[in-house]
Amino acid sequence: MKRIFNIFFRRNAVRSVSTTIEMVRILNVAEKNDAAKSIADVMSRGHYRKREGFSKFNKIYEFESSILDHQNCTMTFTSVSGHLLALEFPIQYRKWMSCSPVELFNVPVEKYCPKDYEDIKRTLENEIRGCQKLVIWTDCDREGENIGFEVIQVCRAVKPNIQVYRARFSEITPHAIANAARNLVRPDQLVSDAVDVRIELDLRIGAAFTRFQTLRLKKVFPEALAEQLISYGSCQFPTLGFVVERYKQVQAFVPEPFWKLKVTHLCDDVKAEFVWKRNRLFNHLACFVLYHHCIENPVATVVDVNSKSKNKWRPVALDTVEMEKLVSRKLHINAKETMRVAEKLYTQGFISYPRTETNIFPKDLDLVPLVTEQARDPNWGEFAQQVLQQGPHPRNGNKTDNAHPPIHPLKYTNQLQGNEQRIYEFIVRHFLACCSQDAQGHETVVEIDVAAERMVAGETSPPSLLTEADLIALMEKHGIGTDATHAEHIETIKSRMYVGLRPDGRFVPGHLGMGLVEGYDQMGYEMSKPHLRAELEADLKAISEGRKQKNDVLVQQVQKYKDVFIEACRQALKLDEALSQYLGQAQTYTPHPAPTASVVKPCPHCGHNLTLRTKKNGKGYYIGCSNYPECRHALWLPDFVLEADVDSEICPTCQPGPVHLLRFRFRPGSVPPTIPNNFTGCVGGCDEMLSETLGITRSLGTYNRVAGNTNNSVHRGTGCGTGTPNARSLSTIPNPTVFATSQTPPADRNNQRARGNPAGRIPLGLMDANAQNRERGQQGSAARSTMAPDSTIVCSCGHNARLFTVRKEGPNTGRQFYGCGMPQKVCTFFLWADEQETGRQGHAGSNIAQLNNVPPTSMQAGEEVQCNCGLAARRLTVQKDGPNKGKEFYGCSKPRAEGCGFFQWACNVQDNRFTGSSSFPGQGRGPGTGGLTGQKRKLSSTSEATPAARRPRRCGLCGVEGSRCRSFKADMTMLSHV
DNA sequence: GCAAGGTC
Repeated sequence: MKRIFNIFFRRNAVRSVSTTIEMVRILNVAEKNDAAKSIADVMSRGHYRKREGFSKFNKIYEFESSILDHQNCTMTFTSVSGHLLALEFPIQYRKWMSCSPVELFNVPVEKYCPKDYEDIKRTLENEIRGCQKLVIWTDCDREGENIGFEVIQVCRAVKPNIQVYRARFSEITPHAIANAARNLVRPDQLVSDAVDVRIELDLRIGAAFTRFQTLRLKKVFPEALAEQLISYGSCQFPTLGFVVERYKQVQAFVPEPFWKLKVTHLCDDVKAEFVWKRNRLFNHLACFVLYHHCIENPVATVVDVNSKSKNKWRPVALDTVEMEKLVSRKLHINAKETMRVAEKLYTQGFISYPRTETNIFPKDLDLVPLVTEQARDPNWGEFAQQVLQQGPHPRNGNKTDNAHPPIHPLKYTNQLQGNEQRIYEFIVRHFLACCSQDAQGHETVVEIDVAAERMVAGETSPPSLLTEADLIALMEKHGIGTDATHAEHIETIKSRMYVGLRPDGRFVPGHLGMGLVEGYDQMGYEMSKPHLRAELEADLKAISEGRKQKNDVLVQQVQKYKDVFIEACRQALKLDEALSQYLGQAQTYTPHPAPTASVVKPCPHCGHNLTLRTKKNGKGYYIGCSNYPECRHALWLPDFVLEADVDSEICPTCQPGPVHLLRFRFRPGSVPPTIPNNFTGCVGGCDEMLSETLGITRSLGTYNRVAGNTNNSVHRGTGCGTGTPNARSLSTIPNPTVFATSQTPPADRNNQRARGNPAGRIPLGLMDANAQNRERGQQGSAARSTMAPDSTIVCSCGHNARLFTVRKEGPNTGRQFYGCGMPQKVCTFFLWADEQETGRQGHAGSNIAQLNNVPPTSMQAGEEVQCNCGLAARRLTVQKDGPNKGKEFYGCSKPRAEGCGFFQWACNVQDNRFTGSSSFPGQGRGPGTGGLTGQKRKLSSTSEATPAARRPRRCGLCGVEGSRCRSFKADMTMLSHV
């Protein structure tokens, strides 16, 4: 007993003493083992102790140091390997047939530690137990911040109150590390939030579309795609889009002949070729006249000689993207292989870290020993000596990732083989050139007056198909992927058979890639365009800067893509049709019922479903008909609705049902005090307070927004009972479409214009059919303003209209009309004042035609022809001599420079009035005129496809049907048979 | 079996 007591006492004594001298222990976690080791090495001046953790790749480095307020503390340095946690669906949703893909937009997701990283997690959990503080040393970028929070999450699960700090450093040098240690900050939650949003969206969108595409198309094209994974990703699809777009540009290019004068002069075996100041002429006769003028006066007079030295700049320090591009161009090694080799060279210690966005050498990086290392090489050693003599003067760029230096050689070797040797040599030569001086040259420009030798003909040539270097440059320009992932995305679209590589190293789209892009284009969704990703990136930046809330962006983006997904399912036949032009006959496929996730209630106009959707710009909501574009019924919710979702509960009052309740989150202060900011209510009309707040009146079985509550083009009904709950039934309305509204918000249309055409007008034929419909619908809705019952005229944008008088000389001089009441004329509303008295509906199109002194058409209301602007077309008569002189036709009512170029023979109106077809002669917009327009139309319509186009194509070399020939399939016939 | 982003 005594012995036991003594032992206990001694232990307590030891413990008591140790508490007085025990040093504070701090856990430091870097993003990778290499960084942990380097930082520990710098901070300990090489005196660190190394021990094993649970992960064999992530060691533990310990040393004593002073940091924070501790003069002497034990620093425990370890690392993760990139992201420690991953996001996934719960196990019950991971099997592809476990749920409808649309559910993946809403099912919960969970973070978990993948099996490969459990050892790292155990190390953290074990080490944090003995530490009092945690310092995050992950890379100082967005992903690094998020990885830091993953470390924090794991450590706090063990030690909830652990104090956490963040070290910010731009490079692993004594100065930078000491500075970071002296100026520890708190981790940035906002930056990490932005990454959480990216991760979740990538998962939901990628998984939903990939399952949808793959499951559908393998059934529709069982021979060609049975085993094919048809993935969708926010980076891989834009990458595919670049290839397709360039291919189409090449296909659509029409060469144009030109002529130029070529003058050469041979002197002492040196041939000088002179450049014509006119460069080239597209008019043969004009060029020929000049040519004759020259040969009649064949003596050249030297009028000026200008001689000067000229420099060629040495290359900029090498970053990852530049290395990928240059190696692809110079050595014909693709980016994926380049990075694989570079990583190997890095781990062997031959080169610096190859994944870097930095092209500026740090000032405290001593380049002399690095150049000296290379002086012993028999090929470039002499050049290295010259660099040393002149002193290394690197040419720096202007980018830094605040983490790694430019790629450069660390030590000399002549033992490498194959691509390792070639890429190592490239990095060395680039580094030496970067550190050398600019190339010196001399240029003499001789200007001569006139002399001619011969006239050369040529023709304009199309742009080249994209090389891998071009593709990487485009991805970089548009923010698709990161420097670390460009090569992977390119590899993905190759492995998915979306694109192929020609023997000359240029990319061509494959049939699958082409069909997918065209199919989505024809639905009206630009899934393969880079701006979707760019918009997300802008939102992520806003989150990280505190301008947007994480949850707001997440909800809006998920809803936006979910809406697109639902529409894509509904219009999936367009995908089948687009692909059938390349893959042969589509099999009939009956999918599961189309997703109905966001259904609010039946549409009072057409009986289809009204669904809750996010506006295309991602800001705000509307309730639109699933039968769009046939039915354009829509209700736009005000901007102060920050979130909206469909509840499963059904309103017991509103009919026809079922009418689902909606869950709202309102902007604080924007709704009456009786309505909470988070509120679940019915928009079917039974809740008068909510209806009034949202600007909804129940009229004629449909919804209309009360004027003044919105900037969108939705208006009160006609004088026959707006706002009265028991108004006439729909069947009594003479022209029901007068209430229909476009589903494309004006802001989105403007964006579309700004993106597509600086002039603000989308060229007909280059825009897909759905987009044209939207364009017309939007314009059309603007034209369909009606009078309020109290005789106050409400214009298209919802404001009170203003009375004007026609000043222009003409038949309407002095006549009064209503126009937009806003000073800046935000809408195109127009209504003659004298027509208002008769109760006739205002119609901007027909009245604008009158404003332009165009005689009113003799057609009855509702029978007018609309042009592609959505306005009433002008009825005109051919004046030009010819077989059609005197024949009547319809054209755009706007001045020609501003108009849409619409053309329709009057005698064909009955057949074509609603097709929106346009074939204005001489404008190259009609079918068969060649170029992109003609081709796109041919591709977009199976009804126009010739039998030959529908037949399965055969491999040109082996004769086997395309879908059965592996080479044919791989190369999609646009490649050579290999 | 899906994404994209880290990393080994």
